[in-house]
Amino acid sequence: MKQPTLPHSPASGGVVSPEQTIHGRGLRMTEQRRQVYDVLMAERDHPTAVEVFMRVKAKMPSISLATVYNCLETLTTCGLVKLVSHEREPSRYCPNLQEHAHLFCEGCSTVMDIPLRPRRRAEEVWIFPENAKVTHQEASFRGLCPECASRKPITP
Amino acid sequence: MKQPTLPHSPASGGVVSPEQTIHGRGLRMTEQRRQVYDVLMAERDHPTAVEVFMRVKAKMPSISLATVYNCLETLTTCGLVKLVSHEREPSRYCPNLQEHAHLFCEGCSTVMDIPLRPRRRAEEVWIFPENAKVTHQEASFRGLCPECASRKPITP
DNA sequence: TTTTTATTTAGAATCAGTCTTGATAAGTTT
DNA sequence: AAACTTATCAAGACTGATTCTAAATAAAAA
Repeated sequence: MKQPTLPHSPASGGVVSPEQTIHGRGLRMTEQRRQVYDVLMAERDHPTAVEVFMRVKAKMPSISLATVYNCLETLTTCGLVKLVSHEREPSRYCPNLQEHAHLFCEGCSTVMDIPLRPRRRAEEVWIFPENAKVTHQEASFRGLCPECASRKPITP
Repeated sequence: MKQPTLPHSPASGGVVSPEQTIHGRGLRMTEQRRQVYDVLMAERDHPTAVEVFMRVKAKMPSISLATVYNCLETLTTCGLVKLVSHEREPSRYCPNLQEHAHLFCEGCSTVMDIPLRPRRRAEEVWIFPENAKVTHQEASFRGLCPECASRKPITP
């Protein structure tokens, strides 16, 4: 019944601020990291590093792309955001810390979260060899989001 | 109960040769494509394009890396091999056409196939939005393969 | 055989991401 | 607060996987 305690989950005994999480690693919540974090929390979508860069640059014109990459890396290793990769496309970043999968829509190129059913585990679907130790998992689906699926019927 | 008919599955009514599959698309089974295909079927592991290149080059020294990329692309779109991607690592290619996931071992960097439990469906575990149309799914796990997991206990 | 179409090759180009280096800035210690 | 230590940033160079381009070759079709 053990569940990894998420930085912001109620189960962790109250709200843990991103500052606390970052400080816990001996790092600082700098202005740049704060902006990158805020931008992700504000939209709750799945932007690429360049998209994050553009959004942050609007508020902080001096920031560099390299810094955005650094901030995203820091936030990811602190567990404050999730890295989402799909085939050869640029990585995306996701503020949803719940366990979930992603649907990559071939129609509009958006990424949507696919939540896990309550008390189901992704591992139920596969047969793992005895002793294998799984530390991370990622499930992704390609197809059409509801809007594109209903729009799609290619009217000839 | 509909299952996509795999090129080599018994369900497709007998063995379908890779030649037939390729011809079906108006393409040719060239010497290069044959070598790339054979190399994948021979080892049944998960080589990168460069690894395939090296293996093929041993038998056909004139082949170029670009051609290997082209052949792998052709074989992949014909459904004769599967493309496997994991985070930012180079793509790998997999000759196993059964539906399955992959475990990327952090100990020895190998990739192992994780078979699906019989008659398990993704929908049992995740909540898909109404109308979303899923055409592909891919799951990947990171962790330790059985050998590395039992060897690992870091003896200090 | 001529024409068309597919394929290969080598190398240039692309693109996401990483690394390097020299400034800045924040904390710490004295 | 001055001196020191460490973290962070920015700009640009660099890397590495992959894709593109253009010319050469080969196979199929006419």
